[in-house]
Amino acid sequence: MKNLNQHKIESFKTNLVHWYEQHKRDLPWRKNQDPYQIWVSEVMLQQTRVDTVIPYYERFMRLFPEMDDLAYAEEDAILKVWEGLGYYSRVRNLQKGVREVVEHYGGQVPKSRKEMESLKGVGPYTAGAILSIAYDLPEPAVDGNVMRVLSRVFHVTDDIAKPSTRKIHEAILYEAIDKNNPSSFNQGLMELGALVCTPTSPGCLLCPVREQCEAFSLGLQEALPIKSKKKKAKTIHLDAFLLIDQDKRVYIEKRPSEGLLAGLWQLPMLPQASSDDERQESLQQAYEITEKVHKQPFHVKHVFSHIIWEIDLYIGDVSLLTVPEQWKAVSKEEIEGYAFPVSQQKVLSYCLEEGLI
DNA sequence: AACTCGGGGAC
DNA sequence: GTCCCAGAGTT
Repeated sequence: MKNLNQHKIESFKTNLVHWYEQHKRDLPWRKNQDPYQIWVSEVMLQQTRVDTVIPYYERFMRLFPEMDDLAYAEEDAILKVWEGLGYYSRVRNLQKGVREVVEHYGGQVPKSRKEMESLKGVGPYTAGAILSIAYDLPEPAVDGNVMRVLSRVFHVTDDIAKPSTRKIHEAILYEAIDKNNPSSFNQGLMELGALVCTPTSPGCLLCPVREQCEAFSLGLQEALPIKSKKKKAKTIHLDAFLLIDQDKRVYIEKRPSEGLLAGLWQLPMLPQASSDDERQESLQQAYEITEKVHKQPFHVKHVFSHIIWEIDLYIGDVSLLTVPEQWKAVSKEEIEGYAFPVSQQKVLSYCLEEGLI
């Protein structure tokens, strides 16, 4: 454990909390201390920027204003609200966690770290965030912002990409957290990381804790935190099929309940074929489709964190004897009722603009 | 500890 | 192009 200067810690927490109270942004989840509202915001904010979250948060709270409204909502409904936000298991886990609170905690979000972390989708960060922001409990909430700020202020040189490094920062915070105002202290750390102590070009001249910052005194603010690189994404080539039935309806397919984009809808897709014959063979093999499909002058490249999809588009009129499991024929107007990942929104937008549907 | 799981904005 | 974002679950 790093030996921390107690005088420096006192100045640090005082300066940080004062700065936060003066500079905090007016965000929709900062209107009260309702633990459910804090919970929803914290899950949405996982790996997601504030500006992206705001419209999703407001729509979500209109549809599910209380835990009882979310606990037993249809999966298609919660995925539709989350459509385009990414990491879709977050909303499924949020619902499971909320249902757990409704059924086993009498609707009261628990006040211990152990109980919080037992809830689906609530890990060390989110547990600390809810406990400190909703209940003013002195629990650390270590996210990427916090590790960047602490790495600089306390000259921590451990690789923040390593899972074990989070515990080092938590240990610092158990000493440094302002027990008189855990909420403002934790949110102040994150707000500082978002607005001043940024990854590149940190605004040290505007920083309220510049005097306490070891990195600044050493001129290392741009060199910290230490973070190892992650490996690059692999490319997967896919053929997507706009299949139209006798009633001018389009077949869409529900993805499996686990894995990438679980439970979302898409046009039927197969691994890219190397020839027209091979493609027709695959269509017959997978779906018993014998009609010819025709290539469209459209291609989309969609980048995930760890995968890149390159999608070609084919169109065909079909009359199916048996409709595959997980398929549904929908009219042009019905499409918007289903949750599609962004990659499919790109494909469908083209189909609609070109009048193919 | 390493991998999976989305999408977008800043540079 | 690269990085990273109010991370968690699985293996």
